[in-house]
Amino acid sequence: MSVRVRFAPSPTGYLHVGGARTALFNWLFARTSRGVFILRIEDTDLERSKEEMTAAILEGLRWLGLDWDEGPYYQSQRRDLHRATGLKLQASRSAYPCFCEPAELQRRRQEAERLGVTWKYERTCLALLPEEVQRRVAVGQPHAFRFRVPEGVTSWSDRVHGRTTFANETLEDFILLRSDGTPTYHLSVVSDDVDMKITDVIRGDDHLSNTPKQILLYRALGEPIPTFAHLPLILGPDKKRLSKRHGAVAVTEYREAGYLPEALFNFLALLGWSSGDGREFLPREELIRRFSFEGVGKKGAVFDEQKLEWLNSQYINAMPAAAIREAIRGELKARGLWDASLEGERREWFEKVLETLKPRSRKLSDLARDSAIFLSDDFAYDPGAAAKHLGDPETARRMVALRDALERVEPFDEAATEAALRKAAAGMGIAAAKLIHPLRIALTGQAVSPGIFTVLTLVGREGALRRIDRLIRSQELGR
RNA sequence: GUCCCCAUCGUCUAGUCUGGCCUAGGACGCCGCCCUUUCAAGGCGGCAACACGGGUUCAAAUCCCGUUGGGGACGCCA
Repeated sequence: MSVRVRFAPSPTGYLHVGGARTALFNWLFARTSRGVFILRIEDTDLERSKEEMTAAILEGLRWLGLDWDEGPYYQSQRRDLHRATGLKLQASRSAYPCFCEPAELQRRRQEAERLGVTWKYERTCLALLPEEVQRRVAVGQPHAFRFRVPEGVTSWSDRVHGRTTFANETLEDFILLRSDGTPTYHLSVVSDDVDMKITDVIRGDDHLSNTPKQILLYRALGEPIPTFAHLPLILGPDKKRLSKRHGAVAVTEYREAGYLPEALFNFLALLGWSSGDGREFLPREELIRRFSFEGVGKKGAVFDEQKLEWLNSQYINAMPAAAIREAIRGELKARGLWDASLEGERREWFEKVLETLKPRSRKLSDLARDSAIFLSDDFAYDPGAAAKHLGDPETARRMVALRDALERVEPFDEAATEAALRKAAAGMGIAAAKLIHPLRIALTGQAVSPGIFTVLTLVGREGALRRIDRLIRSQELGR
């Protein structure tokens, strides 16, 4: 039987990393087993579901490359099916009407909580005589339908946790259909999973305690029970379930922060799963080849952004310059640094700029920021850098000498400019560093940069002279 | 409170099923060294963990029991 899995988010918020990881494992399992990955939007909570959230979730999935084979199906449009399933359960006497007032039930629940005792629905309405039930229905008394939990134990072999068992007596007769006739979560999920012929339910640990109820529903319906796999949750640094309190959780926030989808994908896969051989840099194809539930751990995993950042830097380093250019184009435009020539006559030059910036960038935003000094003369001198390397009163005079040397050097390449600078330093009887550091500030405004001779040649002779002149002027003015 | 799940470096983990090869391996981060004009990248090295207590066994990170700690779920939400 071919594998069919689903990702079933509620559109009550953006796609967060926890949901993304659940989707990712479903996707990986579908792809490794040549199965079908289905997307189902569980939008039956009209109060909280928002259409724009559905759009945001789809966008997040697409960005991560988690393409689905079927759907999106909308659970709210499948209510008739859910109700029909509920009817079946009534017919087989697995469900019974409950006339209890929600407010009254809530009161009793709260009372029990106050006393610190456990409370579960005491089956008041199950004890009702058939005639009494008929009478109440006839007079139109509102009623929900509850599932009649059978005696015994419910257990299954979880793909992650192994044999897991619940005593049915710890379960209460949960509601299947509300008094307004609408189906509840358990009924909808099981109806849909049955209808969609889902073979493997892969979801978060937080659904562990829902599983026995759902298994009971499959049994009552006489339907085959899928295999379950409950993934441990993603935790914040305080070891509690990752949430907004911990900072960025929406995948789109990571996109905005300069992360590559490939890196987040790889990172999320590694959170709770291990290939076993210690490799960490595992691109999508490699993940598909290696994924198996064998490698999934049982323990919740703390989301470590530093490791994500490291992985991101690995992906940036492996990325061709042209692809990086495309990826940061938007941000360059936003900074007013984009020019069509960057993919025209200056294309090769710009790719070289990006190549030099690559190894010292951890996020795309670093690239966009650091390429600024190559795209514009308009930058300020970092005060710390100036304090460190421009204090010497001889600086202006030395820069004049360096300027002259650079004006004449031929060709204007890394080797020749370096030789010229070293010769100029030797001529003045000073260490090359005395020229290099001020030159770096002249060219970049910073105390740190890529190799200075690389910067020099990328900025070009004309640009370099202009920037050195500017430094000399600022030095003389400061006197 | 009840039920369920979990427990190896700060973090992600390998090893646990099928006890011995574990003096517990790798990765991120951190520290140091090399390279070097700075910062990265890269290379080399260092610090750092089997929660605790019993048991089984010739032998326990590994099997069993308990304790402690952490998490999740307990809706006419999904």
